Amino acid sequence: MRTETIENYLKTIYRLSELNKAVVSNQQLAERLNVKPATVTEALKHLNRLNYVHYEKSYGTRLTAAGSKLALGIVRRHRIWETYLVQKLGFGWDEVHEIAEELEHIQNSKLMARLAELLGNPVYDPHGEPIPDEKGKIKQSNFTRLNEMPQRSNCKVMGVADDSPVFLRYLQEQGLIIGAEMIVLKLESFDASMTVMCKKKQVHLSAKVAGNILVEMI
Amino acid sequence: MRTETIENYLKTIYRLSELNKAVVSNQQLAERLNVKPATVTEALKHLNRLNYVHYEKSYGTRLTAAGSKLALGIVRRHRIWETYLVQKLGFGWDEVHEIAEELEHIQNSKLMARLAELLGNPVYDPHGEPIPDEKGKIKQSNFTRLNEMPQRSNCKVMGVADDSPVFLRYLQEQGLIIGAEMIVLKLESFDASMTVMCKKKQVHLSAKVAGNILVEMI
DNA sequence: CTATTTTTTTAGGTTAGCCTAAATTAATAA
DNA sequence: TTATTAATTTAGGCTAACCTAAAAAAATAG
Ligand SMILES: [Mn+2]
Ligand SMILES: [Mn+2]
Ligand SMILES: [Mn+2]
Ligand SMILES: [Mn+2]
Repeated sequence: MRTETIENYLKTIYRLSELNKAVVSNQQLAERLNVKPATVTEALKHLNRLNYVHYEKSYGTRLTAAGSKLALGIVRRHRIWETYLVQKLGFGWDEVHEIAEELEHIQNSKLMARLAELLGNPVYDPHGEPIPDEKGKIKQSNFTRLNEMPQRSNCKVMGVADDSPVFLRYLQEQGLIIGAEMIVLKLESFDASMTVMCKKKQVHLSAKVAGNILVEMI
Repeated sequence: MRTETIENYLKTIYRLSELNKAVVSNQQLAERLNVKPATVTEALKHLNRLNYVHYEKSYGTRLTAAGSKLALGIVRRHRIWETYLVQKLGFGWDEVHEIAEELEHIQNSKLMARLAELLGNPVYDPHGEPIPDEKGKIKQSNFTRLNEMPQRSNCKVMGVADDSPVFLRYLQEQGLIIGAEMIVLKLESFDASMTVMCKKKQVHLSAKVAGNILVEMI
């Protein structure tokens, strides 16, 4: 009644509706879940019968209260595991997502409580994403994308908007890990790239890279 | 091609054939896996097609080399997780089997290597069961069942032959945890029960209990 | 060595998840 | 507003895992 497939749908619907705070389309789901649109239609009817989503034919889907609760639980487990793997088992921030994708489905509240406790009940995961608390409450952060920061501003890396391993490894090579502080030296109006100074090293960042780094003014 | 169901079959076939060093019957499998015999027959045909088992109709089943290798991997993961949960996350030895039943299916060699390393590459799990190494090799132990120990013998608890939570909790209450040392005070020939002295406390054990405690002479 | 009991297999059915191809519906451009 | 394109749904099919009931085979008892 609550399979891994269902959990992956719920989590994905949650993540997509967070993103654009709207109803989720079948196409988006099909893409993220690596299945065909026809499969999504079928699955949504099923989730609707289980009262996990409101599915309106040819319009879109959103989570019910019950579905939302489940989704937040999955997201919590995913992010706690990622944090645990990085902080306690020495994994790199580019390696943990895939493993957490499986670990998130393990249902054991004592286990999650132990892990969270050991980590000091963290509020952010290794990519700067907020970790819902046991009740599903999320700390709302308002980080800025680095490409929107003005020249000469001081800021600190708080997270990333893209957590693909390639991007994460690239950032790490540049020293742009979570907590790194920097100053924006120069903005290139031509291609919207920028040069920042981080740990006494100048780094040149493309618009795409800067747009996927979340920072906070310091 | 290697689902959780298949993994549970392989592990169960392995465990049962270890037990009586013979071919495994459908009935035994059905009982352990909580499915009907007809389901087992079907599954075994499938495992046979995958070359994980040699299945001889109406006779019995044993693992192939490939199946054995997979089974040992699952058993290794199961026991490493159990050890980890007890040693690093403070779980009781009666609580970990159920969780490990799910964790054992997570495939990530780096994760398992990290856990094993952190635990000092343990050879026994919290119930005294041997942990196969990365190559599937198992340390052969020759523990004795406590009920076979003579009067006045000194021994140390090395494991249990039954790892049901009720039994484990009962042992813990009596202080008969792994590593506990004791001396056999008295054997009751009438009901084969015995009295042992453990940590300066006399404990009376039924034949059933003593028969499920694995010890080593000291 | 037969009769009975137990075990295993076969036959036929169900559901979740996946697919492709065709039909329908919605969105966009002319 | 119609024509075209894009998204969604329907129809029809497949496999893995489960089931029950009946048939067949093997084991056991008399
Ligand atoms: Mn992740
Ligand atoms: Mn997942
Ligand atoms: Mn176990
Ligand atoms: Mn299992």
